[in-house]
This record gives sequence, C-alpha cells and structure tokens, in this order.
Amino acid sequence: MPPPSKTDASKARTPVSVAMGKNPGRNRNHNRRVLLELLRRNGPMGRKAMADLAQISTQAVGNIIEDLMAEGLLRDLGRLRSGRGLPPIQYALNPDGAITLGFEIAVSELTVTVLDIGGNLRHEEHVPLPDMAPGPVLSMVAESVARLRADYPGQLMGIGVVMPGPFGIEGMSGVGPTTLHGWTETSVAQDLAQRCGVPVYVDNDANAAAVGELLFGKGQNVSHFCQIYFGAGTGLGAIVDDQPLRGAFGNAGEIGHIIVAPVDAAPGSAGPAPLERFASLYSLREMLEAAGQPASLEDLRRHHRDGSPVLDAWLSTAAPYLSAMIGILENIFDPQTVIIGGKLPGAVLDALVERLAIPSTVANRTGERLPRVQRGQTGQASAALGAAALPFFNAITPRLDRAEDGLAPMPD
Amino acid sequence: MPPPSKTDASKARTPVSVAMGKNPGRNRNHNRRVLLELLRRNGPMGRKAMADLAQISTQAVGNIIEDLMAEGLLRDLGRLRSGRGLPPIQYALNPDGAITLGFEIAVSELTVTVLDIGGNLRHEEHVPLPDMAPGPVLSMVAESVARLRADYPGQLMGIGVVMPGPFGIEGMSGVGPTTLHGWTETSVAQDLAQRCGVPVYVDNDANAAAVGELLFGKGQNVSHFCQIYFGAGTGLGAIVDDQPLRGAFGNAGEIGHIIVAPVDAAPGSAGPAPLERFASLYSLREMLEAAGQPASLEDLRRHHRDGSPVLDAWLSTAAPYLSAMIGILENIFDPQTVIIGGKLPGAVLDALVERLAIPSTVANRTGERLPRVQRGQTGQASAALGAAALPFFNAITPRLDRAEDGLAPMPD
DNA sequence: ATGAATAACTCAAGTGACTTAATTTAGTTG
DNA sequence: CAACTAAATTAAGTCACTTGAGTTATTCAT
Repeated sequence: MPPPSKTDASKARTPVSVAMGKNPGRNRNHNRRVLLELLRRNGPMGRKAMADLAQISTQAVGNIIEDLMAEGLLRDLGRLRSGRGLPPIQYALNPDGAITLGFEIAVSELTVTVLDIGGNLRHEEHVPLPDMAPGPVLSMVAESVARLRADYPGQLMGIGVVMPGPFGIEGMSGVGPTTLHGWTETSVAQDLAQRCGVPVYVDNDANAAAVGELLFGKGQNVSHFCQIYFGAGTGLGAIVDDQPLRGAFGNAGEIGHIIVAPVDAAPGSAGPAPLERFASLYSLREMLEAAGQPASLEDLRRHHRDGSPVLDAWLSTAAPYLSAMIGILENIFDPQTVIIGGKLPGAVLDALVERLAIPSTVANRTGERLPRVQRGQTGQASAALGAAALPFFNAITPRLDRAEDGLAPMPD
Repeated sequence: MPPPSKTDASKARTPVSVAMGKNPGRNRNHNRRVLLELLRRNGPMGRKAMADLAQISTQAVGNIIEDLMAEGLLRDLGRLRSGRGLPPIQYALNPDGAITLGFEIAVSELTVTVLDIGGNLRHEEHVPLPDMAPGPVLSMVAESVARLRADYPGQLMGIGVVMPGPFGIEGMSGVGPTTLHGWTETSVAQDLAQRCGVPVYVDNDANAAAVGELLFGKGQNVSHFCQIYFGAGTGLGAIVDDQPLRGAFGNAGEIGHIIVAPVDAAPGSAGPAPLERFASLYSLREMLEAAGQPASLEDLRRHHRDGSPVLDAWLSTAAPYLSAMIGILENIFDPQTVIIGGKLPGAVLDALVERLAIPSTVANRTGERLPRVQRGQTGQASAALGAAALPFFNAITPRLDRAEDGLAPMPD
C-alpha cells in the first residue's frame, strides 16, 4: 500500500484551480463582508464591539464604517447609554441603502419580490405567465427589474432567480411536471446579467428558501441545518457551515426521488416509495382532487380549520415517509435542526411536524438546545423571498473565493 | 408574511461569532496556504505559474517562497527547459521538510503512521492495545510521538487521531461494538496537544479516510465526493467543496444506521434494514463465522481468490443495500464521484463495485466524466493514513476562519 | 456641583504585504 | 553571435492594517 505519488499523474494536466490569493484590496473586501454580516446577525452595535468580534482593530473598523456610511449602507443610530465611559455609537444596516430583487419562475406564474438590506420584504407581486418560453419570460423579468429599481431607494445589489431543478439530468422520472423545458441555469443567469448589469444568481426553490431562512428566519443563529421544502417537488436545502450545499453540478438536495421506508408503517400501508410519492404538494393535491375537493392555498387553510378528513389522511400518509427522510438527513448531516417549509399554510406544516416520529439518530444527544424539527419562519413567499436573499447572501457573506480557470485581473 | 424583523429578537443575546477579519499577517498566512495547496495539487511549478493560478503578483509569490525555502518546506528542482525565455525554476514540496503522525485507535490495536509533506507513507506499525482505558492508550501514543519525531526529519506539523464515532450520542443501537467507552473527542485532542505541544485533530475513520483520499488518492482533483468506508461500522466521509463535512457536532456521515430499501431485491430477501445490517464488515464476519470460516484480511483475500460462496453471498446481499445508499447520497450531495474504501481487500471492493445497481439519480447526467463509483486508492491503511492527513490538511488548506467565542489575540 | 474613573472613539505615525515598473538573467532562434 | 523571449529580481510605491497617544462623553463618588 504505498501512498500514491502525486507527481507522476499530474504531469501534463491542466492546472487545478485553487483558492484565490489575497491582497490588501481583497482583504478590505473580506473585512467589509465580515462587518456587514456581523451587523446583520447581531443587530446594531458600536465600533469596539465589532472590532472584538471580528478580531481586528477598532481603527480598521472605523475606516470600513466610513466607507459604508458614504455608500449609504449603514445608519447611525446615535449613542447607546450603557453604563460608564463614552457610550458607543450604534450602527445598523440602512434599509434604504440597498435592495435585491427576487423572481420565482413557476409553471404559469412569476412571483416578484423586493427585499431591502434590512431584511424587509418591501414588495411582492404575482404575474401570470402565458408563454413559458425563455425569451418572453426573461423579457418580462427584465422589465420588472427596470421598473422596480426606479421605485425603490438604494442600489440594486443583484437579482436572484428561482427555477425548478434539477438541471441537465436525463431520465429523472418524477411525479408531476417539475421541470421546465428550454431553460438552463447558466443561460438564464448570463442573459439577465447582461440585460440588467447586475449580478444574477439562479438556484432551485429549496436552496433559495434555505438561504432565506438562514438570513432572515429560523436559521439566523444556526450554521448547520436542513430545510425540507414543499414546492414544485419536495426538495432539500442544506446549510452547511453557513453555506448552502449546491453540489458539484448544482443539483444537491434532490430528495424527492429518494426511496424511503416509512417509519412505523401501519399494517397494510404502502412500503418503500419515493418521498415525493406521498410527501409532496403533488400527492396532497392528488388526494384532494380524487375526493373532489379544491386545493388552493386558501382552500388548504380552510380544510385544516374544518378538520378535513382528506387532509388528515394525507398527513397520516406523509408523516411516516417524512420522518424517515428526516432521520436520514440527521444521520448524514448532523445538523442543529431541521426546518420544514414550503407552499403550505403554517398550520398544516405545524400539524405535519406534530405527527412526525423520527427514528433514533445522531441527533439524539443530551442537552440538545434547538427543536429537532421546526416549521420555517419565512412563510409561503419563502422561495421568492429566498430568491431575493441569494444576491444579498453572495454580496455580504464572507467566503473563500476560488480562482476559476482563466479570468479576472489580479488587483482587488 | 412580513419578513421577520431581525433586530427585535437579537436584543440582549450573546453575540453570534462570525468569520474572522483579516490583516496583513493573516493575509500572508492565507497566501502561503494557497501556494502550498497549489504545489500539492499541481506538482512542481515556477513562480510565474503560481502567481497566475493564485492571482497574486510574482513578487508576492517570491517572498512567500523565500520563507518556505528557509523553513525547508520547499525544494528547488532547478530550471525546467521550456521553449523560449528564461526557464522557470521549479519548486516542489520537500518531503523531508515536514511530517505528520497518524494514530488509529481501534478495539485492541493501535495503528501508527508517519506521513511526509510529499504524501509518502514513511512508516506504518501496528501495536496491540491490552488496556483500552484512555490513560494507558494516550501514554502509548505520546511515547510513539516522542520516538518518531526523533526518527524522521522535518518539523512535526501535527497529530491526527482516528477513533470510532459517533460521540456523545444516547441510544444509538448499532450492530457490533463500534464505540469506545470513557473517551471523548475533545478530551483526547486536549490531552495529546498538551503532552506533545503540536496541534491534534480527532475524527472518525470515514472522515479521515476521505481526507486521505482527498489529499493523496482519487480525490486529488475532485472537490465534491462521497466516500463510503467499511471500518468499525459503515460510515460516510463526505467532501464538499474540498472540505470534509463534519456536521454541527462532528457526527455527520453516520450512514450505518440509516434504514435503506434494497435495490432490485430478490423475492424472499430481507426488506428495508439498516445499512450496516447487511453491508458492513460486521455482517461479512458474521456470515463467515456462521460458516465456520476465518475472517482476517488475509483470509478475505484468499476467499476471494478461491471464489468462496460465502463471500459471494455477502456481496449479493450487501450490494442492493449499498446501491440504495449510493443513490441516496448522489441525490443529496450531487457529487462528482462516489468512492468505496475500507478494511477489505482491493479485489473484494472491486467485486462489490461491480455488483452495484444504482438507481437513477441526479448523477445520470450527460457527459459525465468520472466513474459514478470507484474503489479508493489509499488501500487498507486508509484510516490511519487519513489520520496523518488531517493535520496536513488543516495546516495547508486555505480556509475561512471563524472567530470562536472569546479567545486569541488580534495580531496575525 | 465637581473631579476622578471609565470606555469608546479619533488622530497620527508606523508596519507588513502586496503591486507596479524597470532591470537583469538565461535560455531559444535565425 | 545578435535578436528575441519569458522568468526572476530589484526597488519604489501603495494599501490596509496595527499601535499608541490623545480626546470625548458618560457614570460614580465626594
């Protein structure tokens, strides 16, 4: 078992790209992100506190704050009286300083959101999409961008787009029409980036929702969590070390097609099946339609209020499969918590959480702080909100940049 | 659905720790890591090439190289004749520059490895452990450290320890005796770090093996892969974005207890079961013992050569479960490849890989480059080698440091 | 009230690591 | 052997950080 010598294999290969080196400019950019994240996650604070948390000098903090104030990204909240000594000047993110736009492209509807840097959802609208071809849809998106960036103060930090995944896969037999034809992740990003002149980030609904939850919801003080999302399919958005798990090809989290054995299956019930078969919006609608009942979001709310037996049956069927999946996720990711979200009324999600019976996993630890499973906080606009959160996340969060093959000049 | 205002909740909370800010010293350290990783992954190269790949100036590269040469971590390979112009001076990692030590603590045996910075396994030994109490074992480890650091040239970069996980979990009913009592991850790390005065990294066998494979095996040019490891149990080491997935509490990858439905199960065969029940060394030994056959590594090699029907039966039983698990992992992680490794003869692992029938997943993409599943390259010493790879990984790889609560002075 | 104590901010100088630009060096080519 | 080329070297300049002394606003004790 001699350990493989690395050199022989790496003779005339194209060089492997590696993390990018840093220089003063990039250094500043990094520290800037650190401070912005600090303010986002901890709320208003003074220079000294920032310096301590970020482990840099207060002077360095001061210089960066000067920049951020000049750009309008920060607000001065005045001095906070706090015991002895000079009271610290509190700084906070300025909601009017910057915005992002989020677009959720679904089968026949476009959801548009405007989010400000303070995490406030400033605007939400739903536009019908008569023609699902990429050209018309992207034109409509570009028009919305032009209109909305004029309507709201602050610079536009970027655009986030949510589209159903997976991308570029052959023969994924799902239940229901989850994918759009003629669309690719990259073409959408490139097209829009060119039309609008700002960064564009594309992801699937589950990942976007997870990022939304990470920035503005239950994930705010959590660095490892799994979010199960009921959308076009049933997907997973995994946050690992404060970063969304995208996978090598951007298709991570496709749990809908995973075959799970239901936990504590009642005798006579179905055995192992793809998660989406019984634990998805699609399966719920299927059951309601079979019973001749309507299935809009409002209807679901009503069904739950009225104690609909069909909804109840769906909950009973879905819970064992979902429980098994959560067990799998806990054992694989060892997260701090699991969050359930999606296009279901909050009360229904709560009912679903209550019915779960998760097997014993590595999450059975002593002194657990967070609930093992909880309902998401960002509500039904989750994915569209998450879409808007994507550029925000990418512009603000400190990260390890990689030098992608052949590009970008050196400075900054 | 108003997005939750963040400030109200974060009033009098303990501050959230965030990524660490950077200053010139930390910047240098980062670039140093970048260059070391560059050399490790691409083999020898000149200043200019490094500068281009790391996207910093050749001068900056020159300064860092000067440091590294002075420390003995680099070797000058002379000029490479390469067409016109001044031929570049090739630099390479100096195998005699630094070493790491790896210890795999198993039920009654301690495996010790010495790895140099060039990725060469310099030494491997197996020591019986009569007393499994922490005190005696750690003393033995400390003695080995003292002895080996004198025997090999180069500075000792750190110590890696592999122990069976999971840690700190209640009521995980596994098959077989996979956990050690009276041990905790942190106490081992602290104890050894104090005794030896170098950084100590502790992880489970699967994660360590994955890191070993990442640095010196099939993972060298892969940034996303899943490694399934047959060791004390059956574990997963997931590499996401060149980093091992450890989870919030260090217990990620516990796939042995996940209940999977076998793929294409033969009629009459067992249904859903924990992966480890049928796809583990334990289950193989169980079958061999029931048939009255010996089960050492050498025996397994012989069984395979002789076409043992028991081994064959195990392969037939294990493959459907393993296939299902690989399908799950592909859908969750969307990796570039899946690697199978562990304490089995290479030929047996190959046979196992051949029998797999993985369901359709997001890995069914067009133009796939790497094999979906392949056997690991680092062999049976995998975990012990991986243990030694841990400090190496932590000392060399560029990463995003986090400011852990309350510690460490600011400079550098 | 007043002064000491305290804690955060500010200013100015110093330092480290990087970039830029000009020069040197060592090979290749005609 | 001179012209050409590309890498390395040298020296100067820049940027962002740290350090340390001084300033300011508030609390507490007299």
